Amino acid sequence: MSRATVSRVVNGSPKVSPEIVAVVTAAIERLNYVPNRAARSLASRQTQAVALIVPEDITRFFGDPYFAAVVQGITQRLDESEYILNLLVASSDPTHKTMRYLRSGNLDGALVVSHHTRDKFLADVEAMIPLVFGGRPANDTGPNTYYVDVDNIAGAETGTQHLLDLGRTRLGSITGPIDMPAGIDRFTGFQLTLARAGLEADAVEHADFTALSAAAAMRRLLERRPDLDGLFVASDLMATGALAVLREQGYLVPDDIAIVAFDDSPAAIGASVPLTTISQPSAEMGFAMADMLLRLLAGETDVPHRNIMPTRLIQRDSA
Amino acid sequence: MSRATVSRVVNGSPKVSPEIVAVVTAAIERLNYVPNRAARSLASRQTQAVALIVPEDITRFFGDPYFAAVVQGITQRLDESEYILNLLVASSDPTHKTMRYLRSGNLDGALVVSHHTRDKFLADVEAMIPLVFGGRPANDTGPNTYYVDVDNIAGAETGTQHLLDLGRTRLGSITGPIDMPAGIDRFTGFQLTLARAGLEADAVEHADFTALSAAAAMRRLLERRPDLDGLFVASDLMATGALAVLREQGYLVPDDIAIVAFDDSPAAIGASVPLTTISQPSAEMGFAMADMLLRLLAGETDVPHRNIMPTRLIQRDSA
DNA sequence: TTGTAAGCGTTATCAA
DNA sequence: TTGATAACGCTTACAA
Repeated sequence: MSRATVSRVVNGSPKVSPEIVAVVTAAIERLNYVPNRAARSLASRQTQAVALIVPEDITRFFGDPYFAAVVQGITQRLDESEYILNLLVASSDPTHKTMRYLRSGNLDGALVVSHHTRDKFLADVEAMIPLVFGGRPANDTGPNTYYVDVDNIAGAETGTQHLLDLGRTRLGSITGPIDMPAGIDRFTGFQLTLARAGLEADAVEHADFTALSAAAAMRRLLERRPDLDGLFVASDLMATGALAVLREQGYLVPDDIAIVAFDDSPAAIGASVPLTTISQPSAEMGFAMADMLLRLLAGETDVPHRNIMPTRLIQRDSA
Repeated sequence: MSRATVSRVVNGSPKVSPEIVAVVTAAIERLNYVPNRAARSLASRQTQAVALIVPEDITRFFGDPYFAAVVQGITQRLDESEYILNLLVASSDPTHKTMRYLRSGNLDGALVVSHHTRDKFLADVEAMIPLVFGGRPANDTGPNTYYVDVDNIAGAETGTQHLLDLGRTRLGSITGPIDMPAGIDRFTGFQLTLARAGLEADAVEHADFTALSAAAAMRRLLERRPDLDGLFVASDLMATGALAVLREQGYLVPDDIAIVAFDDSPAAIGASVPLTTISQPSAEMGFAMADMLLRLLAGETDVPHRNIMPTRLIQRDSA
């Protein structure tokens, strides 16, 4: 039997007689044969590997339960495929090594989460291999741009409106970083809603999606506006930071200050005051990202460029 | 110029004349040449890739800041090398795909974190490629077993003793899972210390290193022993879960119940009551793991099989 | 120090 | 449907 035939069996070619398939399969089983990936990649020009690019400090990445859910969704989809996942923790100034790896033809495609406007190296990557973003990319222009996201503006509007509906009138916000679309959009939703209500959106402090930065922001906010009665925070994790400061300063939540957060991650339930929050389907988003990439890799031509998933208000105790 | 010479330059062979090196380097730069990894692996029988095997639910893995620190240390060391990291999230029953990947010669070595006694597939992996464990492996027998750990027993003894020194006499413990060495050892340290003091170690509940499981354990404990005055919890994350229940039930920490935790992760500082905890150098441990593996891959023969790092008591507010 | 040439383990093309 | 045989892009003896 020629090795060409064996190769056909291994790759499930339809044009092999059933008997031969049986014999080869048995032999493979018996010999415990596993094809060498390097040889395979070399010959087929495919690697069966995709990367998860995280242009972020790893502590921050791991620290936010939102990412845990996204990665969970990604691995879940990938588990159904033959692709494996490479973790590339690349700061905004990716190491020489990372870029080399990206261009050494070692990846069929890549997923990007938590990217900032400053991450311009991603444009180069996009030119090399299919890329799918988690969250609208900072520069949503290219014809090769694919992403999964939620309507952050609408979500923030819903959250802010909920505060208004509760009768709160002195609203503030702790935003995400203004160099990330998710940070900007949620802030925009807050502003839009306040503008519609004829209110001033000036009780605002920026943070960077960490609990620590949010705590600092909360302190600054309280100093300027000790009479706040409502707060929209751009993520659950940040809300936990804000909550800690509020308790420390004797504010009661939701009595004194009502809080609406964003994500509906485990942090929302685990918070000292269970958080009313805008839910986004994080795991499903990860799943959808991987699915989109896989379709691209399969050569499908009708893959939609964006997949905007729904958000909804989850009411708990904080507002 | 022959391609052999180019290969030598690329691989930094010492036996190439400086002028040629210069010329080739310049050409590489100009042409933006990056060697093809697959071809390289095929010829050299090396992949320059190592895996991080996580035999754990991904949510749990991401949820614990301890792992964030370990991974941070790992990537930090790997960044100095030419190796890249593959993330293999393999439950205790690894998928066929995962095992295939492991045996397809695609990895030069692997790092393992958070493993349980039930993860017997790791023995097979260890027979194939160098393996370094984060935490003493469940079956520390093989001549190929390498790991980085802290002395969990001693750490737990220090923590428990601190509670005793505070004058607390009705001590309880929320342990880690008893199918993980870290869970077992910290529990042992607690028992040993109590035995030395002539105290009964029966106010104990097992949990699984998550905040949620610890909250449940705390409830069970309080039901049985409402008069507890000291608590040793096997991780910071679990302590936050316990803290929530204690507050909910009106206990004051540390007044009513003093708590000593373990890890000294960001969760310790961020807790509603900053935690007195046993610090372990998590990031350094990750760094040491990667370093150990790299030395093994470099063919060093005198690599010590175990690297036990120090713990120390960090006093904050909870005890 | 440099070049020649033989692999490395597959897939893919082309005949048969 | 099957089998030769040529790539795939690099490393590495071995020669020169």
